[in-house]
Amino acid sequence: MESNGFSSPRNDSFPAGLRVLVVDDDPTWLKILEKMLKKCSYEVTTCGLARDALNLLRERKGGYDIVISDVYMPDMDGFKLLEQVGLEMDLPVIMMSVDGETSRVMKGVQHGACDYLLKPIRMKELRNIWQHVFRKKIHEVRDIENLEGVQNFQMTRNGSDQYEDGHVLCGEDLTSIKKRKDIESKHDEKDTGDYTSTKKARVVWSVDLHQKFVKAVNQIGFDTTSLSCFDGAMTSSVCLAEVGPKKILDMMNVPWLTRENVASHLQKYRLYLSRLQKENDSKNPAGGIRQSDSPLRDSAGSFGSRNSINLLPSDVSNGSYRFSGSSLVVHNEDLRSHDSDQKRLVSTPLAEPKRTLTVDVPNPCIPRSSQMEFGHPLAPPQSELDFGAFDSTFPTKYPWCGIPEIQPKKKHDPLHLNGGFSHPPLPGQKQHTRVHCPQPAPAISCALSLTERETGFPVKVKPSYNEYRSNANHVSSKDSAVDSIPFQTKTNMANHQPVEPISRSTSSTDNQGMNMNCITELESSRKNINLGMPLFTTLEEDLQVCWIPADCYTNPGLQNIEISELFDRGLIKDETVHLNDELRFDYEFYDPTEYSLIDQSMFIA
DNA sequence: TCCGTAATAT
DNA sequence: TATATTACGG
Repeated sequence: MESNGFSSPRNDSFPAGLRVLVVDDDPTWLKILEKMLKKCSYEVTTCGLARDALNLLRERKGGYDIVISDVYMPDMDGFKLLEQVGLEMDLPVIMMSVDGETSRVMKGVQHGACDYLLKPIRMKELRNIWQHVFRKKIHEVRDIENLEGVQNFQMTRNGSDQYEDGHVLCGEDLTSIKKRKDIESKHDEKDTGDYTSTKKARVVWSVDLHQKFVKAVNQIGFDTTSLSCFDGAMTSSVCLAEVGPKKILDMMNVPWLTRENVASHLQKYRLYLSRLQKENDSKNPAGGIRQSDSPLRDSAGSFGSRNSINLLPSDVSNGSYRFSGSSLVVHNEDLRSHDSDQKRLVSTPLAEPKRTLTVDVPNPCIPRSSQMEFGHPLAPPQSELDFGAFDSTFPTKYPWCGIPEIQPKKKHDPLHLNGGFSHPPLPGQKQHTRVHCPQPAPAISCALSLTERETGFPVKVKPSYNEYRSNANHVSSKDSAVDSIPFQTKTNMANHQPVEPISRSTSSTDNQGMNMNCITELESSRKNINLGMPLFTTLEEDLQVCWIPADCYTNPGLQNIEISELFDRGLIKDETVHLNDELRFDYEFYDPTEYSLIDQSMFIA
């Protein structure tokens, strides 16, 4: 059974041949154990000193399947050995002792012992130790599928699995692992209904990926047509007509992406475009199209900058808008929880276009003043969000709520909420910019739409900044602290259920439901509110594939937590800003004059 | 047979 | 809902 990872030639008779390292300072026990273990057909190595054992293990990495160690040894505490083994080779370790005191046993378990045997040890206990090995292997495989335990796996399995392109396991590596798992766990697939291994990883179209996509589309469009794309929808459709999934795929040069993936996204994209165009036609029959002057270079990677978000009824019912951040998240569908709410995988939240906006309209469900919220899907702990800068007062300096060129080079003012928020990064300095604390900005129109000149995607005008301001201010300015909270954490109002604490946050349940109503209110009041996120064009390094462990699906995380609440509770602190180095943006990327926006509505549709 | 897309499934 | 998969016509 190669798939179990045993290198013994007698794999087929597993667990015979299990390679056991026994560590005990008492030679008598060593002898006894050796005999007993051999009777079990295990391959036994004995060692009287913990240090020797450790050396042996180090020298012969992969040479043992399991370690049985006494707790009390003169040269080294058994727990210490246990710890070392856990750190260095991740082998299952069984502790043994005459001392059955609960605290001792507990200590062993806490240190990672997979079992704690009381001396005298009986045959049947030894006979079953292979289970620990087997279990561990299974977990390792699962970890791999979660893209979590990849490294452990490599350590224990001769390191043949490689990452590709800096990404974690994709393409063939994944499938080969899956195959392996198929082979070794086919039986329990039937038992548990867990047929996950055959499912394909799902591509989440992150901003970056989408930008690549758009870039490819544009490129192809330019290549195949000499038309300028500056004139809106018409041209864009021309461009699109020229491109197909295959071409886009080639152009994107994302190795693990399939034509189907692209085709699927293209479908969505086209739908989006046509929707945009429709809206454009109906609302601006005279051709009230406004173009951004943002430089071409930035728009290459992003497309529309339609800033206004229309909360559609369906959106409202959902209450949460998912958005993929700049990292691509591929998740294994199989690993999803059965809970439908948790199916939404989440990606990494660099910026999240999908957000809910709650404004303080006369609505009993709103305890406080206006609150801006970004709906956020669950996000894996390792990819804590970046906050989309956001300000309920809609300062014009934010690219997504205004025409970028209006505020050239203007930096954001720091937010000093709770004294813990980010400070304005210095230009050129790498800093996280997840929080913005804009000052009230001059009222300007947020009527921006698409900025993709070269893409020629439909441009849409949605002036709403003033509208929003006039509406929101009168109801919400009373609580400036909340009012000006500019960013979000993972909030997801979709699920009206208690939130499990995750990482740095705690749950909150007391404001359940209010957001939806607010949104509904908002919608019903027909306020077009422009929200936006600064998006950055081609940050290739941000495009990552990461696997969301199954746990993440089942952990609602920060969803349902309102930002204001987090503030109130002091839950958001400085550290929030440093959660994920990999995902941070350099401040300079926010320069509205240099980077265009991405169309959030693409992700809402 | 391949490609792109509509329809459908998950 | 978003994406994957399938079906189907060119």
